[in-house]
Amino acid sequence: MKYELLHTNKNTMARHGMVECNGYKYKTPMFMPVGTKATVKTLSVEELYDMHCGIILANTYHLWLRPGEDVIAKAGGLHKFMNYKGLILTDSGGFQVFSLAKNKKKDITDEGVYFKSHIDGQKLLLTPEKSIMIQNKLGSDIAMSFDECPPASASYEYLKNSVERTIKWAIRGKQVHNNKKQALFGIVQGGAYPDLRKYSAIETVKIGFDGYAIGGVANDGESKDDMYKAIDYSVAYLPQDKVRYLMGVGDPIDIIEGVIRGVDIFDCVLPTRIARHGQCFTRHGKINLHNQKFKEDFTPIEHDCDCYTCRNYTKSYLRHLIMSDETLGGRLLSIHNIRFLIRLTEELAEAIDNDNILKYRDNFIKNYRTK
RNA sequence: GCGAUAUUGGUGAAGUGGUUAACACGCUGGUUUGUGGCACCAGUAUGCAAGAGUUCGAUCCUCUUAUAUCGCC
Repeated sequence: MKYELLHTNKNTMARHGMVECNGYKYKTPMFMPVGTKATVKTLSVEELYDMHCGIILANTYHLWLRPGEDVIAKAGGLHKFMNYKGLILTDSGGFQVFSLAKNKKKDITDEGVYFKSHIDGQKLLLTPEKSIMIQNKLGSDIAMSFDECPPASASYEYLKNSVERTIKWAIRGKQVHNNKKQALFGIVQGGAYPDLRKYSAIETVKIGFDGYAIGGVANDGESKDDMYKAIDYSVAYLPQDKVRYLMGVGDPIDIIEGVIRGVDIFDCVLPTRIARHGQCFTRHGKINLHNQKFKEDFTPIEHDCDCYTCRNYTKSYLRHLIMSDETLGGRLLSIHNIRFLIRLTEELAEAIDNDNILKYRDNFIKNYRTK
């Protein structure tokens, strides 16, 4: 994987670049919808192409359990299996350790993580080596190191140990990584603590990866301020010539703030999740199509949006689908929401080229109601 | 025409002679940030068919009326 810097912004860390991977080129900043189980929920790949989606995220933990990495390897790899021709990044399963830990007991050791399968309850062990070997077999374009993703409420002591462990796991994962066509990213942790982020970033860069992710962010009601700090403290120690990926973010304003701080790639479940719950992004803030005021609103979500949904359907009809619990509703809203975020990244690239990203941000926030 | 039984919010319905009428669905808002999710949170009947009576007090007891269902001439 190669990263080429096309333009940097004078007053900020923002950068517009080009990622080249397996003959595929994509301009950054970019937004990556989440397709956990080898599908972006409810959407076909044609719909993804139509919204200029060049990269998606799939999940190692879920595909390991079902259908199993060997099935996907036999199918000829994840791309052939799901018929997607863009880039695919696989998350390592590290986040699942965090989300599984919320309710059930987990057992995190230096070796790896023990937990019970959510499908049949059997006890499983996921290790850094195993995660990477599974990802090698899945054949994604980008594999992620297996990390520990602690909650925002974790103490300094806990985070410190967690950072150490994640670094050791990153080394072990890299040692077994043997898929030449697959890039491998390391992950910076450390919560909102400057010294931990610095240490985590420096040590992870020493190991040497094709790109670097900032993890452990936007969890558990972490404040915006802490999140932005975590990004700043991490990015400061990451190399200019490698891609930076902010994991799990998300919200339009967070994406803008992330880009200003030097982030290139984002992923988030928000556009698809809120879509299935009847909500969508607009330039004036998020709207809820459950709201009665849209009952007889025969205009598109946004008249100047170029997505398939806005070109063809009214809010009244979309509200009807949502109120009737029809799956087409969530699907059409997913199309709009993903396109909304991708278009946002396209505009950010343009704003960087024009050296006016701060003005772009201020203008966006002025129009975007968060309440 | 006579008799029996019923009548609780938008819907299906619990319930008791005594402070705020259960629950579910619906509806109205809100939440959601590397998806174990058609999830979670909140609000939603000053009133129990109408009127009168008994009682310190009635949705719950009595009477009348209305409506509905089922029987019988």
